[in-house]
Amino acid sequence: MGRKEKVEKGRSSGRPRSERSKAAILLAVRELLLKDGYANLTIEAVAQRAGVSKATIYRWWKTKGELVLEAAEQEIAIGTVPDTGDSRVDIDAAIGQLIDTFTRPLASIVIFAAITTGSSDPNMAHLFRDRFVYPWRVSACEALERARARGDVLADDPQFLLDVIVGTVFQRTLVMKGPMIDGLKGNLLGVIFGPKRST
Amino acid sequence: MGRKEKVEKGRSSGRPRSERSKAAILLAVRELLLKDGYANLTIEAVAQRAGVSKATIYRWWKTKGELVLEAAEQEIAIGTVPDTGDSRVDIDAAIGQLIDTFTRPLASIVIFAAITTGSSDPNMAHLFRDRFVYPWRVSACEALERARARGDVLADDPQFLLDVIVGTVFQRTLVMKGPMIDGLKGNLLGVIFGPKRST
Amino acid sequence: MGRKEKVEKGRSSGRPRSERSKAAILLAVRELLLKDGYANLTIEAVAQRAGVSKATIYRWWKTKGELVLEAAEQEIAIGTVPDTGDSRVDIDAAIGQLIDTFTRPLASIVIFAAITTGSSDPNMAHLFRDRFVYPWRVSACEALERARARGDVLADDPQFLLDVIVGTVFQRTLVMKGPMIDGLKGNLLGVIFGPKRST
Amino acid sequence: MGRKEKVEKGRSSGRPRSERSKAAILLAVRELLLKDGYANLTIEAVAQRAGVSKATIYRWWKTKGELVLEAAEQEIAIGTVPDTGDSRVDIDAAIGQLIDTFTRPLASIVIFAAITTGSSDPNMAHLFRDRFVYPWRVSACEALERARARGDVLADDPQFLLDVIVGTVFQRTLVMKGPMIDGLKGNLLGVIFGPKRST
DNA sequence: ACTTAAGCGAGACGGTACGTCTCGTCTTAAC
DNA sequence: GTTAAGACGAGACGTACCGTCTCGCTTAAGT
Repeated sequence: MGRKEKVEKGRSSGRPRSERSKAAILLAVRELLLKDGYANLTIEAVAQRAGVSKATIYRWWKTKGELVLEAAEQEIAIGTVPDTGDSRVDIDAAIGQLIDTFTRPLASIVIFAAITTGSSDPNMAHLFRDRFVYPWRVSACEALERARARGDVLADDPQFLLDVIVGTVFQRTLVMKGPMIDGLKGNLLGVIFGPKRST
Repeated sequence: MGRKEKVEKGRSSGRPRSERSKAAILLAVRELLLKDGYANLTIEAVAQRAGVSKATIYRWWKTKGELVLEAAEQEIAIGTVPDTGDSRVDIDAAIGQLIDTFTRPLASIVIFAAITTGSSDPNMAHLFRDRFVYPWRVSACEALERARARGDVLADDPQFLLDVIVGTVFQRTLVMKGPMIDGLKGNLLGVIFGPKRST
Repeated sequence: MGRKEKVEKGRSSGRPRSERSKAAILLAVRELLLKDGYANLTIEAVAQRAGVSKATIYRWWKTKGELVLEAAEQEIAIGTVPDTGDSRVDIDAAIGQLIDTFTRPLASIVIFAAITTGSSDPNMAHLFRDRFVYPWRVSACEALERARARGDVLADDPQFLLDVIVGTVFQRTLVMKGPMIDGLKGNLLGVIFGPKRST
Repeated sequence: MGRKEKVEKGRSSGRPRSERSKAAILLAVRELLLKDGYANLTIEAVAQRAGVSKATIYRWWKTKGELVLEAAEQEIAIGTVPDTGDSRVDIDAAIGQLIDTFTRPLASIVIFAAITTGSSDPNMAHLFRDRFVYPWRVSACEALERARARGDVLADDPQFLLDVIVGTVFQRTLVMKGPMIDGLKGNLLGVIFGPKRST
């Protein structure tokens, strides 16, 4: 009696992937990242905390990098730079997005890891670049290009300006970890557009 | 006359440290760093390649970080920023030193490691900061302060400008690894001093 | 109805222990014991010869002593003393078991180790006593008690006679290693029962 | 003519061996043996406790065994069996010497080690046999031979009886460590000479 | 008194094995 | 046919002693 209706998905028969496990794994990753940082995160610990076997993790994620990126996906999301017609407003928004993202606790850990494991884990670096960096970078580059076309910026090379922005924010927020991020956006705008003039 | 001049060092007698071993170890570290990178460097491999026992390494260096920093000491050395009286010349030199150091193969590996293991190996980070970063940073800061006093720079905060310089160079040379470092110094100078004026 | 009968063991599912590894380890132990003796037996060598990781050995055996005792279990097995009704036959059998076991190549090595590591590895000594010594000793003691009750033996204390038997056999076979074991049993019987009388 | 005969040894002049060091080393060995046992005795610890360098130890003693035997020399000394004309008195003395020596704290440790390291440190075993075992054994053997000649003993083979005595005492005092050594001598005499008869 | 040569402490050295750890894969039975 | 459990081979970790080797100082016998 009461035969269960059975599989509704197109996937072949078999037991379907457990959404419970997936959620538990990604949650465990987030918790452990915040607790111990990326370098001290072990698959073993994730499995244990999620009540899951290591094999299950390895089946769905090839590397620690992939796993971490997926776990922090929403925290890292940065969006794209708007096109308001006002260069300063656009770039202001871009820098704001950057600072905002870089200072979220979880995101900062993951972004730092993604940037700095470039040599040892190229896979993670690529994934990070393709999914998070390039989209924003492209739109930021366009914004800078528009600004250049209007003659608003002091330097001609948008890629260079992008590196100035990203590099400076990275340095301030993730390397030096100074708390003085207050003036950062203003200072950066000043360096890019020249000193603010009253309109 | 017969005055015996005694040992001045605090260390007692004992067999003196083998310079051969020390040199072999540091050389092995350098070779392995260039071959496999910092993350894949193991003490075991260093010992084997240097023809040395692990205990000898652990006797003289407490952590992998210390060992690596000493092995790359000369490659990392960056000196201090000159004081020529011309702000642009001073900062030009500072940026040159930075780019020069960051693009040496061995130095780039070690510096990258020193910066990025900050969270997992605080010891190495501190050592790196104290021995290599701060001295240069202090003199660079003075140079920027002198420039500010002369009204040469567009921003008032030397610490901010320092982060712009270091962050941008770091981003370009170690993160993006683009080969387009040609205009980097000029662009940075432009961003700091404003567009170059013909005199 | 339809009661599912669950697993009765406390251990949960998981991958079962590899019998291949277990057999290879115990074999390697036996070979190395015969080749190098107990003192020169290293876990490292066992692992290598068995094609097994050290962790696998440590997972199942806490000490070298446990491992060796299990590897030689069958060689050491000595059984119990029979009860034929004839004291002399019983004790003859007991001494025969002892000599037989003490002169097997592998058993002699392991027994010697078990006895002599008593101070440095109490664990092994206890294990050895509980699993091999006491059962035999109890039955031998009963045999001697029966003999005493019949007035067949010259001394009243079975424990003392047991030590005479074991001590003498140990001394002859393992300490002096003399080949003159021929008369040993007869001599011991003579000492215990008095000179043989022709019936 | 006036040549001073002096040095009889082949060794040339030089600084003579330090008696202070020698005494300190042997004392340290004794203390550490009592504290940690033979197996846990390390040359390193002896050197440290004696305030002596390891090289000094290795210069005068080739193996741990030699060192330990010399350190315990006086404790181990057992003398020889007397010849009183009364077999029972002689053997009684012999057994008494044995039990007495085997139950001294330091001697028991060293003798146990000497007997049981036979396989792994043949050097120590030989030394022990030559210096301590054989002399006593020879005189005990003679005593048993005299007893046999007088028809006092139940077994003909003195070597066998020796193994009975030594084996039983070893078993009782060092292996079983039972405190019931009281009747040991009497029991042994009973087994060798037959039940005591009132004369 | 001076020379000389071995003894000495200190302790660094190349080795070997220890017992622990984490990795990523593999193997079952359960569902 | 995915899951949890967990055993597995691999191999680095940092530690402990081994027995040998430099050092530079000390110490007495022989000049």
